[in-house]
Amino acid sequence: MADRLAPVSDNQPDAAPAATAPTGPRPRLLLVDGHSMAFRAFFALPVDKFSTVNGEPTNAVYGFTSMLANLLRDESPTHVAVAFDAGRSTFRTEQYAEYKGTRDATPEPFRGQVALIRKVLAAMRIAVLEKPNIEADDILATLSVQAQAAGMDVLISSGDRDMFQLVNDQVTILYPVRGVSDLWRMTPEAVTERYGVGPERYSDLAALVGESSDNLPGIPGVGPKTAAKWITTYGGLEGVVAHVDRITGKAGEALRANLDQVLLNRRLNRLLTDVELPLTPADLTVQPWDREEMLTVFDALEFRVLRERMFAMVAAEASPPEPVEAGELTLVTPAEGTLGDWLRERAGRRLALDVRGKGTPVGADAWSVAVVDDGGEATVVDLAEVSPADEKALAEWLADPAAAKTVHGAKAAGHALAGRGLLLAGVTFDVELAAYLCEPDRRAYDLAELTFSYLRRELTADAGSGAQGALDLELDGSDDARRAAVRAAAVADLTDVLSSELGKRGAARLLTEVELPLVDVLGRLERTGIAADREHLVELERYFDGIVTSEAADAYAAIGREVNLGSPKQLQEVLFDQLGMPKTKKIKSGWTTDAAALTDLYARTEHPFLQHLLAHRDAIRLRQTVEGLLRSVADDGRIHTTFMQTIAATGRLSSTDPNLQNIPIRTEDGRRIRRAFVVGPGYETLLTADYSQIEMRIMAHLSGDEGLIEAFRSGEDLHRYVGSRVFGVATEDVTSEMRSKIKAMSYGLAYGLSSFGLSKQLDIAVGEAAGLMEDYFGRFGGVRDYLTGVVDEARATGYTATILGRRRYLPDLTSDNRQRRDTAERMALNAPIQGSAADLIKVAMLGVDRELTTRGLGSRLLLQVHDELVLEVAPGERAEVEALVREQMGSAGGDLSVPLDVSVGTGSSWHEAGH
DNA sequence: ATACATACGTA
DNA sequence: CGTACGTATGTATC
Repeated sequence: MADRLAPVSDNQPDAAPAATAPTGPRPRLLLVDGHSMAFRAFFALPVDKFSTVNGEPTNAVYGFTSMLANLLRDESPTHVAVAFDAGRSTFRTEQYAEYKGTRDATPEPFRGQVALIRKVLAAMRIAVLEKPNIEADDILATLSVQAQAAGMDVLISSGDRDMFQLVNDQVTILYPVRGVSDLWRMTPEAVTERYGVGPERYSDLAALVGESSDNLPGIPGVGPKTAAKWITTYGGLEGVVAHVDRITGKAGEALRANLDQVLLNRRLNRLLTDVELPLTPADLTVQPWDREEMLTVFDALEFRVLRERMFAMVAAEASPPEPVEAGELTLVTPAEGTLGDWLRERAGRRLALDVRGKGTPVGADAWSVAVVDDGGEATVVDLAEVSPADEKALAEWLADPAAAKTVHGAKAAGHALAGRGLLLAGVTFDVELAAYLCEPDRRAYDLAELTFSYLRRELTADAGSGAQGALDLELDGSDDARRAAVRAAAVADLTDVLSSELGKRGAARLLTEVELPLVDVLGRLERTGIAADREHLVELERYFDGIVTSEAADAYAAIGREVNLGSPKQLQEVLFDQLGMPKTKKIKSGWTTDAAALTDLYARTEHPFLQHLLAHRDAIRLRQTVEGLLRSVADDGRIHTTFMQTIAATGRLSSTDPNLQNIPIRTEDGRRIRRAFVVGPGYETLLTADYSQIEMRIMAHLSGDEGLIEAFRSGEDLHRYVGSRVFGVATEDVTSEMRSKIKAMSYGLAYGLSSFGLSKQLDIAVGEAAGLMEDYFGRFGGVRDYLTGVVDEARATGYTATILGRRRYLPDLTSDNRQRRDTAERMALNAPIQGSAADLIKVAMLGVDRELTTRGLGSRLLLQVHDELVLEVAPGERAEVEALVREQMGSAGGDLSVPLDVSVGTGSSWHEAGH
């Protein structure tokens, strides 16, 4: 292993450590290829949807401006410029008349839009460059080189692949893949991964393969794979040319026949980097917009929504995060047998970890472990080659709860290590969880994303070197090691930033006392899995399959033909064209065929097709669920879900692969699936424990409404109690109809239900629903005060908070788009309630797990389904486990103003244990 | 191959 | 015009 892990700093002896670089944010230059991006936008957006009332097309302007706004927001450049081509003739067409000759004439609706884009750019005070006879690419290439020399990072947005030759550690191309909203970050690694050669060789590859959009033919029969192989074998195009006679086969012949074209291609695709320009990168600083002009231009373009979005964006740009430069990173390889010493020398310091491997509950494996200390000294252990002595030292350190570690994704890391028989303990920070607590509405928390948004640098950037030359891109062991070390270093830097961020948001304890300890519990629970009765599942599959077949046949018979019953489009044809049924609710593709609509149609038409269609849908869905479960049964006869801890913005867990939080329960056939989840061998029974009306109890507590609190303290049926107060009758006179109305309303309130929604759900007049709500709030005024207060407070502070201080930020509460604002208000109503319930059951899980462990019990947690826990009880432990589960779940809220009722059931299957 | 829309299961 | 999720299928688009 020793020679595989080359020290990073020794590789770049002349690289200036960032620590000595001038302080302050590292400048970032954003360069945009104007024509290229405008053209992409033009084809991405329908022109008929984007025109002014006068019929002037604006789709390219809209798409381009929107893309640019997103780039300014997401990339926070300090400098920016847009380059345009000036005319069609260039020095390239002079050399090769057919250059770009296949391009069709500019589409008519595109003409004129470039002038509009220039107006927008002028209002945004963004520099525009162009030069006769020179393409935009060459201008951007020149600026890119100058900017690098000035120590800037460069981002280039262009749909021209020729630009890939410019990519290096300082230069990233943002290449549009579909439309203009989806941009690939073409870093050196991305280019290499995609084309098999690094960016410095990309133009060689393009010369061999050709570029159809430039009308540059390649070698017939030679694709990127062959070209990459040649380039790697002979060291670039020069080498290929030098050895042209050595290349055998058809491809070799073709190469020799087309050599002139290849060399011409190479001359033409080489970008100029010495174009004389009136401006230098330093002149391109981002300027504040000309607000007046922006309003005028956007007004003329009739971009109302985009205008609001962009101005809102500027308002939100109050404090962009400070870049955190990568410090010097030294990759060391302790002599064999001395890893333990290296780790012991760092005792008492928190070290950052990166584990490469497969971090799943089943089939886990770890390949390498990178460790970096707070001084930037790193070591990477290749687990396939580590010596027994070093592995032992590593295992002891990993398992030592007193050896503090910070990671990204502790649960996956723990799984991966467990796959090698290694135990991970002592994790005192997890940057993924920390980022989730800071920004629970984010959709991605991968290390590259977090590095970019919190450290303002690229994860791929070579750590420990400011500017340097060509990067070693060979995929050998030392490069893998370096990457792992860079990841660990990013974790270390993120830990610093996120710790302070967490502190500012009052979420530090939530991390250390809830989410981090929960990682351990969830990891064990996922590895344990829940036993499945495979035969029962197979039998169910047959059973549901029979129903699917017969219901389909009956459905076809009812309409006299066979259609795809799973195609909403074909169903619409049958229902509304063939059978002429009344139209249902509108959806994007026409009219809905969902179950509610079909049931309604059946009540009106009694057409047997609808009955069979509904029965078919049910059966096909249940069959699908069963088949999914069958596929998920692992070799140990158990199903191992993965609980996602950073998905739900409210703080809930989610379950995937398979989702065990949406196993059917409402219908009899559905419940049969629950019978397939059984107690495993060696255990006595399954036990389920769930909170009753947890969300209403939380609403009672948070609102402090005396009436609602009393309802729970009285021990009476909640909806009956509330119904008696709302309708002014004795509890025993509350009819089941009254009770169900109250139940719907109570739960609806926690979701931001409107009187309109309530009227629809209960099938009553809007006025009646509004009256019902009035009566409700008349008796439970504290609830109304609480709900309005929650929204008001969230609007003022920007966030809601749960009992444990878990925040959800809702900037849309102040949006001037009503739809968005209303949605945000409903989220604000629901988040503290759903989120507090999530807090409570997490605390309960920790308590249950702790008690099981400290009492030395063999019973174990298997599942969490939001307000329910499922456990597997070891022989003889039933009573004790039930008692401790009740105790831990009941006390999870601390001193809430209402009791937390827990109901418990046991049985040999999940169905039997349920209640 | 990939993303979006529809439909529907749970709390 | 009720929140939070995950999955499967069909369909359109590259």
